[in-house]
Amino acid sequence: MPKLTIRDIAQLAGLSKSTVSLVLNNSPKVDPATRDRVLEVMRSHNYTPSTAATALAKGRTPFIGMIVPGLTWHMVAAVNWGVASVIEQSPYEIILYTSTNEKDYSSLVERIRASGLSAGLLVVTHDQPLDPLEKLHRAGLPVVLVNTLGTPSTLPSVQADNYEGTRTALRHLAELGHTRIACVQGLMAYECCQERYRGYLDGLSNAGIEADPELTVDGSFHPPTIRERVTELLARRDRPTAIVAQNDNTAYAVMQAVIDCGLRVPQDVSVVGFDDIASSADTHPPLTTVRQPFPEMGKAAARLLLETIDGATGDAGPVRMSTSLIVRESTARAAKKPFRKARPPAAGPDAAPRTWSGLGPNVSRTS
Amino acid sequence: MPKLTIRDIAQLAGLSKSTVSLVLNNSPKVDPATRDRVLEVMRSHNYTPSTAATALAKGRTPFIGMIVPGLTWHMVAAVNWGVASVIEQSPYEIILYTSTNEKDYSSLVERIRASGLSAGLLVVTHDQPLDPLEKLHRAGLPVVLVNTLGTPSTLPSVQADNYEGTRTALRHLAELGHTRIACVQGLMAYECCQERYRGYLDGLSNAGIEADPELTVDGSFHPPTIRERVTELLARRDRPTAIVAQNDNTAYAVMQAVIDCGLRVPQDVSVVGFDDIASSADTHPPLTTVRQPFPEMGKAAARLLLETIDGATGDAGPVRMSTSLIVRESTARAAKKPFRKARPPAAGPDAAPRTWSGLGPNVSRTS
DNA sequence: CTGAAAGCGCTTACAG
DNA sequence: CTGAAAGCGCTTACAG
Repeated sequence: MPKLTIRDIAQLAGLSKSTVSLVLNNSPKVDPATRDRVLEVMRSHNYTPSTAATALAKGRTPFIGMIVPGLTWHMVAAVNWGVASVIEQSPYEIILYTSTNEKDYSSLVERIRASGLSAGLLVVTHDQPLDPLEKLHRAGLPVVLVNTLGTPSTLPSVQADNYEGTRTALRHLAELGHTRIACVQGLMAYECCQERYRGYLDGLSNAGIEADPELTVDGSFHPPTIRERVTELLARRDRPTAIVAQNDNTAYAVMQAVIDCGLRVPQDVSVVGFDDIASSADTHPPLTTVRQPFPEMGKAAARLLLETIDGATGDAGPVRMSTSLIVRESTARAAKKPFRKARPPAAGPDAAPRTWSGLGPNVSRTS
Repeated sequence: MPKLTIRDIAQLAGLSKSTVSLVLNNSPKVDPATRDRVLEVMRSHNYTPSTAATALAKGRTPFIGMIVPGLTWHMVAAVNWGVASVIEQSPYEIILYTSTNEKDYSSLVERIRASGLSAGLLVVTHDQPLDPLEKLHRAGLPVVLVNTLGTPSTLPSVQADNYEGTRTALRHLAELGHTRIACVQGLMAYECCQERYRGYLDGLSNAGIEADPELTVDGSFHPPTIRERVTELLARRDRPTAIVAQNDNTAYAVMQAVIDCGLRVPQDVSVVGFDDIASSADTHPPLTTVRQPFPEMGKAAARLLLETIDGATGDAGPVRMSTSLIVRESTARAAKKPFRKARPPAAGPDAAPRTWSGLGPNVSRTS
């Protein structure tokens, strides 16, 4: 059976195409009785108007483009979940663009522009340059960023409140009696890391703790480096009793290093992460961390984009989403002195029972 | 500046729309010189034909739909990477549908059908019922499954060779001298788990090892259960020297349990996973596992779909993709007796230095 | 090899 | 409140 057209419906209802179209666009000019009749005919014949024809006639498309990085991130999935839940309530569908590498990035953006397929663009940022997007936006295509790295940009964007998040984590540690609190920095080229670091510094000072420069180390989000730095920190006589990491994966490496030094989390050293990716609930011990509200960030970005497409203006700077501190078991009251002695991490695979974590979702259904 | 139309190009080139259209569809009937001129005009004016108009006139759409589960899976990202790399070479774009819960599933499929937007459908399966898709397929819409759970279906699908993958893992263990090899089953309702189990059994028998029913335990992909079962296994006098798990996340729980019993991986017990998700390269010790070629599965599925859309027929049953055994450090030669004694896992957070893993990608760039 | 004409399925003034 | 007509930007026989 060939797909029904508006002409078929008109015929079946004994009306003109015009009227059917008015019903389709629920114009108030149509007689209610007529409208109901048309609606009934459509329903009973399972009619759906052709998207292509509608798009052509109306001169606008029912798609929003979404660019996601071609990587394996909890974040992308979580953001997408939020985006999808908003867009599925709208008349739009999502066209998925995966940016597999930075080189192709501007040609991807160009392709999107040229196709004219998208009424707006949602971009989950990565490391890529933002100027192609800014040009596009200036040319009139609404663009909204889910800006997890906090890359400075004039584009409307949604991002977590990195500063406040970290400050809250510091308050938590201070309340637990910690005064020697170290920070393992991520990549300070990223704005989000700078913000988190400012949150660390101000969190210390709010608690009346003087920052000790020796307790700030650069981990560059690189586990081996982090393990080294943390081992050095723990070898100090005035070693820290708490360590904040700039993301969860980093916090895992910190915990690893603590254990490798023969110390315990959280009895000897408390550890705090940032992100709250799925696995952090299942580590041993479960990680205390600052949750980025990824699904909500996706929702907010999608809503913002839809509003912009519908003609809203206000470029009121980035939308800051509140984080929340998820207190689990990697933080505890600061240990009393004297300290349990740290021992240098064992070398070689045979040196000691290797440590291990039960990381992973509680039920992992695949495969 | 308003978007250029085919009429503008025709005018600029001093030709009719018809000819320009023929160039667009690279008809051989056009004079080469003419064609080049038209192409040049298009290029210099940055012309791209309207997708909507083309779709309407041609009566077919340039989209393929992709349904992904709304979950946080390494798998989805990896499959998508493969799909994207194939589709971006084709004239199609991907419309992303996220199935957030099973209840809405058939209405989602119905929405896709009704919209008529997709020329074909790629489905990353989850737990959902497959009949709505089968109906759709019978109604003429090409559908291809990336069937990670191995759910039986008449639909064309791509899936890993679960049987052979596990058999290979068993050969690896046998070669290392293991004869007491346990299997922690996942959810046996899934075909993929049954296949893997058959691979385990046949792998044993190929190595001349008689299967000991006591060494098969049900873990249901549930870490707490798994830790319990493994602890019981290790308490046996004739405990296994190797354990195969039916996926990586499960293997993590197995390793956790081994360590908690005071034993070492791999010196006392070798552990093998299945999947090779990203984190498995960074566990301590790195996990030996059977890799599912997710990106390749995505590519194969995308290619299969494109071929089907282009009129290929052959429903030759599921495409089986070869797995590969990734040997890392969680497997080693079987220990000589006498065994190191297992001790029951310590209870309570203070009982012993808690174990930990450095899980996570080596560089974790977010955030 | 190129052009004029009709058509894809819808929308939108414009009449009535 | 409803209908006839023109148009959205392309394609596709059909002439020539």
